[in-house]
Amino acid sequence: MILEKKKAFNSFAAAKGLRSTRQRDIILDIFLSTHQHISVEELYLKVKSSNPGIGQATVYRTLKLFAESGLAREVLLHDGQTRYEHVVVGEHHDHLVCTGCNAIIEFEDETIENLQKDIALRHGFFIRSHKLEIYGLCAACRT
Amino acid sequence: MILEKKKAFNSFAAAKGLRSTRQRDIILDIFLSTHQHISVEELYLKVKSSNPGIGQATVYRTLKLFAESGLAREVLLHDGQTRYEHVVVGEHHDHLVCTGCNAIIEFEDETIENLQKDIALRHGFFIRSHKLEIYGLCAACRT
DNA sequence: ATGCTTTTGAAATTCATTTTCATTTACTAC
DNA sequence: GTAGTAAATGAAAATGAATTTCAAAAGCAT
Ligand SMILES: [Mn+2]
Ligand SMILES: [Mn+2]
Ligand SMILES: [Zn+2]
Ligand SMILES: [Zn+2]
Repeated sequence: MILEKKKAFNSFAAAKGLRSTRQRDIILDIFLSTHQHISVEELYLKVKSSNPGIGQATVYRTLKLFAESGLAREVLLHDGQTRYEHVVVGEHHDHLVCTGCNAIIEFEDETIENLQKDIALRHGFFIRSHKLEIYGLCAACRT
Repeated sequence: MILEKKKAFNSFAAAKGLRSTRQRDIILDIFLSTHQHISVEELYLKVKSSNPGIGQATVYRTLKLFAESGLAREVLLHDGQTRYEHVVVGEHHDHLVCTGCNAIIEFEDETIENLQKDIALRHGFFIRSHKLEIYGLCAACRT
Protein backbone atom coordinates (compact mmCIF):
# COMPACT_ATOMS: atom_id res chain seq x y z
CA MET A 1 0.00 0.00 0.00
CA ILE A 2 2.77 2.42 0.89
CA LEU A 3 4.82 0.98 -1.91
CA GLU A 4 2.03 1.48 -4.41
CA LYS A 5 1.68 5.08 -3.35
CA LYS A 6 5.37 5.64 -3.85
CA LYS A 7 5.17 4.06 -7.27
CA ALA A 8 2.16 6.15 -8.14
CA PHE A 9 3.97 9.32 -7.15
CA ASN A 10 7.03 8.32 -9.10
CA SER A 11 4.90 7.73 -12.19
CA PHE A 12 3.33 11.12 -11.74
CA ALA A 13 6.73 12.74 -11.33
CA ALA A 14 8.12 10.92 -14.36
CA ALA A 15 5.12 11.91 -16.48
CA LYS A 16 5.63 15.49 -15.37
CA GLY A 17 9.30 15.38 -16.20
CA LEU A 18 10.33 15.93 -12.60
CA ARG A 19 13.68 14.68 -11.38
CA SER A 20 13.82 12.24 -8.54
CA THR A 21 15.47 13.68 -5.49
CA ARG A 22 16.52 12.45 -2.10
CA GLN A 23 14.44 15.19 -0.46
CA ARG A 24 11.19 14.21 -2.13
CA ASP A 25 11.74 10.56 -1.27
CA ILE A 26 12.34 11.38 2.36
CA ILE A 27 9.37 13.73 2.60
CA LEU A 28 7.14 11.15 0.94
CA ASP A 29 8.27 8.42 3.33
CA ILE A 30 7.59 10.60 6.32
CA PHE A 31 4.28 11.85 5.00
CA LEU A 32 3.15 8.27 4.39
CA SER A 33 4.12 7.38 7.94
CA THR A 34 1.85 10.06 9.41
CA HIS A 35 -1.83 9.98 10.07
CA GLN A 36 -4.60 12.46 9.45
CA HIS A 37 -4.46 16.14 8.69
CA ILE A 38 -0.87 17.05 9.35
CA SER A 39 0.12 20.69 8.95
CA VAL A 40 3.07 21.68 6.82
CA GLU A 41 4.94 22.95 9.81
CA GLU A 42 4.34 19.72 11.73
CA LEU A 43 5.59 17.67 8.83
CA TYR A 44 8.56 19.98 8.39
CA LEU A 45 9.54 19.46 12.01
CA LYS A 46 9.30 15.70 11.62
CA VAL A 47 11.41 15.85 8.48
CA LYS A 48 13.95 18.12 10.08
CA SER A 49 14.39 15.88 13.10
CA SER A 50 15.78 13.06 10.98
CA ASN A 51 17.07 15.22 8.12
CA PRO A 52 18.19 18.58 9.41
CA GLY A 53 19.35 19.66 5.99
CA ILE A 54 15.94 19.73 4.36
CA GLY A 55 14.43 23.17 4.13
CA GLN A 56 10.95 24.38 4.86
CA ALA A 57 10.39 25.66 1.35
CA THR A 58 11.06 22.20 0.01
CA VAL A 59 8.46 20.72 2.31
CA TYR A 60 5.91 23.29 1.16
CA ARG A 61 6.77 22.67 -2.48
CA THR A 62 6.71 18.91 -2.11
CA LEU A 63 3.38 18.75 -0.34
CA LYS A 64 1.85 20.76 -3.16
CA LEU A 65 3.21 18.19 -5.56
CA PHE A 66 1.68 15.39 -3.50
CA ALA A 67 -1.68 17.10 -3.71
CA GLU A 68 -1.29 17.63 -7.42
CA SER A 69 -0.41 13.98 -7.87
CA GLY A 70 -3.59 12.92 -6.13
CA LEU A 71 -1.72 11.34 -3.25
CA ALA A 72 -2.67 13.97 -0.71
CA ARG A 73 -5.51 16.38 -0.19
CA GLU A 74 -5.22 19.90 1.13
CA VAL A 75 -7.48 20.49 4.10
CA LEU A 76 -8.02 24.08 5.14
CA LEU A 77 -9.72 24.35 8.48
CA HIS A 78 -10.24 27.52 10.45
CA ASP A 79 -6.86 27.71 12.09
CA GLY A 80 -4.92 29.41 9.34
CA GLN A 81 -2.69 26.43 8.62
CA THR A 82 -2.83 24.28 5.53
CA ARG A 83 -3.05 20.63 6.39
CA TYR A 84 -2.68 17.56 4.22
CA GLU A 85 -4.34 14.21 4.52
CA HIS A 86 -3.90 10.94 2.66
CA VAL A 87 -6.17 10.30 -0.26
CA VAL A 88 -7.75 6.87 -0.39
CA VAL A 89 -8.76 6.22 -3.97
CA GLY A 90 -12.47 5.95 -4.54
CA GLU A 91 -13.19 7.36 -1.14
CA HIS A 92 -14.34 10.77 -0.03
CA HIS A 93 -15.20 12.18 3.33
CA ASP A 94 -15.92 15.45 5.07
CA HIS A 95 -15.15 16.70 8.56
CA LEU A 96 -16.61 17.44 11.93
CA VAL A 97 -14.17 19.78 13.65
CA CYS A 98 -14.17 20.17 17.42
CA THR A 99 -13.32 23.72 18.41
CA GLY A 100 -12.72 22.49 21.96
CA CYS A 101 -9.96 19.94 21.46
CA ASN A 102 -9.27 20.30 17.73
CA ALA A 103 -10.31 16.73 17.12
CA ILE A 104 -11.42 15.96 13.59
CA ILE A 105 -14.07 13.34 12.96
CA GLU A 106 -14.47 12.12 9.43
CA PHE A 107 -17.79 11.18 7.91
CA GLU A 108 -19.23 10.15 4.60
CA ASP A 109 -22.72 10.86 3.43
CA GLU A 110 -23.71 9.70 0.00
CA THR A 111 -27.01 11.56 0.16
CA ILE A 112 -25.34 14.90 0.81
CA GLU A 113 -22.91 14.27 -2.01
CA ASN A 114 -25.78 13.59 -4.38
CA LEU A 115 -27.72 16.62 -3.24
CA GLN A 116 -24.71 18.74 -4.01
CA LYS A 117 -24.67 17.36 -7.51
CA ASP A 118 -28.36 18.18 -7.85
CA ILE A 119 -27.79 21.73 -6.70
CA ALA A 120 -24.92 22.18 -9.14
CA LEU A 121 -27.00 20.75 -11.96
CA ARG A 122 -29.86 23.08 -11.15
CA HIS A 123 -27.49 26.05 -11.48
CA GLY A 124 -25.64 24.81 -14.54
CA PHE A 125 -22.57 24.64 -12.34
CA PHE A 126 -19.67 22.26 -12.93
CA ILE A 127 -18.24 20.93 -9.65
CA ARG A 128 -14.49 20.73 -9.26
CA SER A 129 -14.36 20.21 -5.53
CA HIS A 130 -16.27 20.94 -2.43
CA LYS A 131 -15.79 21.51 1.22
CA LEU A 132 -18.13 20.59 4.01
CA GLU A 133 -17.05 21.22 7.54
CA ILE A 134 -19.16 21.14 10.64
CA TYR A 135 -17.73 23.08 13.56
CA GLY A 136 -18.73 22.55 17.14
CA LEU A 137 -18.00 20.40 20.17
CA CYS A 138 -17.25 16.71 20.16
CA ALA A 139 -18.89 14.37 22.64
CA ALA A 140 -15.96 14.67 25.04
CA CYS A 141 -15.89 18.47 24.94
CA ARG A 142 -19.60 19.08 25.49
CA THR A 143 -18.74 18.89 29.20
CA MET B 1 -34.84 47.26 7.58
CA ILE B 2 -31.58 49.16 7.61
CA LEU B 3 -32.83 51.12 10.58
CA GLU B 4 -33.69 47.98 12.48
CA LYS B 5 -30.25 46.62 11.85
CA LYS B 6 -28.69 49.77 13.19
CA LYS B 7 -30.89 49.59 16.23
CA ALA B 8 -30.02 45.95 16.71
CA PHE B 9 -26.32 46.71 16.55
CA ASN B 10 -26.70 49.60 18.96
CA SER B 11 -28.47 47.33 21.42
CA PHE B 12 -25.72 44.79 21.10
CA ALA B 13 -23.10 47.48 21.62
CA ALA B 14 -24.93 48.89 24.62
CA ALA B 15 -25.34 45.46 26.17
CA LYS B 16 -21.66 44.88 25.67
CA GLY B 17 -20.76 48.20 27.24
CA LEU B 18 -19.26 49.54 24.02
CA ARG B 19 -19.16 53.25 23.38
CA SER B 20 -20.87 54.64 20.34
CA THR B 21 -18.44 56.17 17.93
CA ARG B 22 -18.63 58.09 14.70
CA GLN B 23 -16.39 55.51 13.03
CA ARG B 24 -18.62 52.57 13.84
CA ASP B 25 -21.69 54.43 12.67
CA ILE B 26 -20.07 55.27 9.37
CA ILE B 27 -18.72 51.77 8.81
CA LEU B 28 -22.12 50.30 9.62
CA ASP B 29 -23.86 52.64 7.18
CA ILE B 30 -21.46 51.74 4.42
CA PHE B 31 -21.56 48.04 5.17
CA LEU B 32 -25.35 48.11 5.06
CA SER B 33 -25.20 49.85 1.70
CA THR B 34 -23.11 47.08 0.15
CA HIS B 35 -24.18 43.77 -1.26
CA GLN B 36 -22.83 40.27 -0.93
CA HIS B 37 -19.50 39.05 0.34
CA ILE B 38 -17.42 42.18 0.55
CA SER B 39 -13.82 41.83 1.62
CA VAL B 40 -12.40 43.90 4.45
CA GLU B 41 -10.07 45.67 2.08
CA GLU B 42 -12.89 46.49 -0.32
CA LEU B 43 -14.98 47.88 2.49
CA TYR B 44 -12.03 49.82 3.85
CA LEU B 45 -11.51 51.47 0.46
CA LYS B 46 -15.17 52.45 0.31
CA VAL B 47 -14.99 53.87 3.81
CA LYS B 48 -11.79 55.71 3.10
CA SER B 49 -13.17 57.35 -0.03
CA SER B 50 -15.78 59.25 1.96
CA ASN B 51 -13.93 59.28 5.28
CA PRO B 52 -10.19 59.39 4.72
CA GLY B 53 -9.50 59.57 8.41
CA ILE B 54 -10.79 56.14 9.28
CA GLY B 55 -8.06 53.55 9.65
CA GLN B 56 -7.87 50.02 8.34
CA ALA B 57 -7.50 48.51 11.78
CA THR B 58 -10.78 50.10 12.80
CA VAL B 59 -12.52 48.54 9.82
CA TYR B 60 -11.09 45.14 10.73
CA ARG B 61 -12.10 45.56 14.34
CA THR B 62 -15.57 46.82 13.51
CA LEU B 63 -16.40 44.05 11.05
CA LYS B 64 -15.52 41.53 13.72
CA LEU B 65 -17.97 43.27 15.99
CA PHE B 66 -20.66 43.12 13.32
CA ALA B 67 -20.13 39.39 13.02
CA GLU B 68 -20.23 39.01 16.79
CA SER B 69 -23.46 40.98 16.94
CA GLY B 70 -25.07 38.64 14.45
CA LEU B 71 -25.44 41.37 11.84
CA ALA B 72 -22.79 39.99 9.52
CA ARG B 73 -21.32 36.62 8.77
CA GLU B 74 -17.68 35.91 8.01
CA VAL B 75 -17.25 34.08 4.75
CA LEU B 76 -13.85 32.53 4.13
CA LEU B 77 -13.47 31.37 0.59
CA HIS B 78 -10.27 30.12 -0.92
CA ASP B 79 -8.75 33.45 -1.90
CA GLY B 80 -7.04 34.36 1.32
CA GLN B 81 -9.35 37.25 2.12
CA THR B 82 -11.99 37.37 4.80
CA ARG B 83 -15.31 38.48 3.45
CA TYR B 84 -18.47 39.54 5.22
CA GLU B 85 -22.07 39.16 4.16
CA HIS B 86 -25.34 40.40 5.62
CA VAL B 87 -27.19 38.05 7.88
CA VAL B 88 -30.90 37.72 7.23
CA VAL B 89 -32.53 36.45 10.39
CA GLY B 90 -34.02 33.00 10.14
CA GLU B 91 -32.29 32.41 6.88
CA HIS B 92 -29.24 30.36 6.03
CA HIS B 93 -27.52 29.59 2.78
CA ASP B 94 -24.34 28.06 1.43
CA HIS B 95 -22.25 28.88 -1.63
CA LEU B 96 -21.33 27.76 -5.09
CA VAL B 97 -18.05 29.50 -5.91
CA CYS B 98 -16.94 29.90 -9.51
CA THR B 99 -13.18 29.66 -9.80
CA GLY B 100 -13.42 31.13 -13.28
CA CYS B 101 -15.05 34.50 -12.62
CA ASN B 102 -15.27 34.48 -8.81
CA ALA B 103 -19.03 34.62 -8.94
CA ILE B 104 -20.78 33.35 -5.85
CA ILE B 105 -24.15 31.66 -6.14
CA GLU B 106 -26.12 31.18 -2.97
CA PHE B 107 -28.32 28.19 -2.31
CA GLU B 108 -30.39 26.71 0.45
CA ASP B 109 -31.03 23.04 0.98
CA GLU B 110 -33.09 22.01 3.93
CA THR B 111 -32.34 18.34 3.38
CA ILE B 112 -28.58 18.87 3.55
CA GLU B 113 -29.02 20.93 6.70
CA ASN B 114 -31.00 18.15 8.31
CA LEU B 115 -28.56 15.48 7.25
CA GLN B 116 -25.81 17.46 8.91
CA LYS B 117 -27.80 17.47 12.11
CA ASP B 118 -28.22 13.70 11.82
CA ILE B 119 -24.50 13.21 11.34
CA ALA B 120 -23.72 15.37 14.34
CA LEU B 121 -26.25 13.52 16.44
CA ARG B 122 -24.78 10.19 15.42
CA HIS B 123 -21.36 11.35 16.65
CA GLY B 124 -22.57 13.06 19.80
CA PHE B 125 -21.35 16.28 18.27
CA PHE B 126 -22.82 19.70 19.08
CA ILE B 127 -22.96 21.94 15.99
CA ARG B 128 -21.93 25.55 16.34
CA SER B 129 -21.61 26.38 12.68
CA HIS B 130 -20.89 24.81 9.39
CA LYS B 131 -19.48 25.60 6.04
CA LEU B 132 -20.47 24.12 2.71
CA GLU B 133 -18.82 25.45 -0.38
CA ILE B 134 -18.92 23.95 -3.82
CA TYR B 135 -16.08 25.06 -6.06
CA GLY B 136 -16.15 24.81 -9.83
CA LEU B 137 -17.33 26.66 -12.91
CA CYS B 138 -20.55 28.60 -13.28
CA ALA B 139 -22.72 28.20 -16.35
CA ALA B 140 -21.08 31.19 -18.05
CA CYS B 141 -17.54 29.97 -17.37
CA ARG B 142 -18.00 26.39 -18.61
CA THR B 143 -17.41 27.94 -22.05
C1' DA C 1 33.05 13.69 -17.54
C1' DT C 2 30.31 17.71 -19.84
C1' DG C 3 26.73 20.68 -20.21
C1' DC C 4 22.24 21.95 -19.35
C1' DT C 5 18.27 22.21 -16.34
C1' DT C 6 15.89 21.36 -12.28
C1' DT C 7 15.91 21.42 -7.46
C1' DT C 8 17.29 22.98 -3.24
C1' DG C 9 18.04 25.88 1.16
C1' DA C 10 18.54 30.24 3.27
C1' DA C 11 17.01 34.41 3.35
C1' DA C 12 14.09 37.89 1.79
C1' DT C 13 9.49 39.01 0.53
C1' DT C 14 4.59 39.06 0.39
C1' DC C 15 0.13 39.78 2.07
C1' DA C 16 -3.70 39.62 5.22
C1' DT C 17 -4.42 40.39 9.73
C1' DT C 18 -3.23 41.67 14.50
C1' DT C 19 -0.92 44.20 17.90
C1' DT C 20 1.17 48.14 19.98
C1' DC C 21 1.02 52.48 21.81
C1' DA C 22 0.42 57.37 21.98
C1' DT C 23 -3.42 60.23 21.23
C1' DT C 24 -8.20 61.21 20.93
C1' DT C 25 -12.80 60.50 22.23
C1' DA C 26 -16.96 58.99 24.83
C1' DC C 27 -19.16 58.73 28.92
C1' DT C 28 -19.82 59.48 34.03
C1' DA C 29 -19.70 62.00 38.18
C1' DC C 30 -19.31 66.21 39.96
C1' DG D 1 -19.32 72.62 31.81
C1' DT D 2 -15.16 70.28 33.73
C1' DA D 3 -12.46 66.59 35.25
C1' DG D 4 -11.40 61.98 35.47
C1' DT D 5 -11.54 57.41 33.47
C1' DA D 6 -11.55 53.92 30.33
C1' DA D 7 -12.35 52.70 25.67
C1' DA D 8 -11.50 53.54 20.86
C1' DT D 9 -8.75 55.05 17.23
C1' DG D 10 -4.94 55.47 13.61
C1' DA D 11 -0.32 54.86 12.18
C1' DA D 12 3.11 52.05 12.25
C1' DA D 13 5.21 47.92 13.60
C1' DA D 14 4.74 43.09 14.21
C1' DT D 15 3.10 38.61 13.11
C1' DG D 16 2.80 34.32 10.72
C1' DA D 17 1.87 31.37 6.89
C1' DA D 18 3.24 30.90 2.46
C1' DT D 19 5.89 32.20 -1.66
C1' DT D 20 9.73 33.94 -4.15
C1' DT D 21 14.48 34.81 -5.11
C1' DC D 22 18.87 33.39 -6.24
C1' DA D 23 23.27 31.21 -5.89
C1' DA D 24 24.84 26.69 -5.17
C1' DA D 25 24.02 21.78 -5.57
C1' DA D 26 22.28 17.81 -7.80
C1' DG D 27 20.05 15.01 -11.55
C1' DC D 28 20.13 13.41 -16.11
C1' DA D 29 21.07 12.98 -21.09
C1' DT D 30 24.88 12.79 -24.11
MN1 LIG E 1 -10.03 13.86 6.70
MN1 LIG F 1 -23.71 34.34 0.82
ZN1 LIG G 1 -13.38 18.00 21.33
ZN1 LIG H 1 -17.93 31.95 -13.48
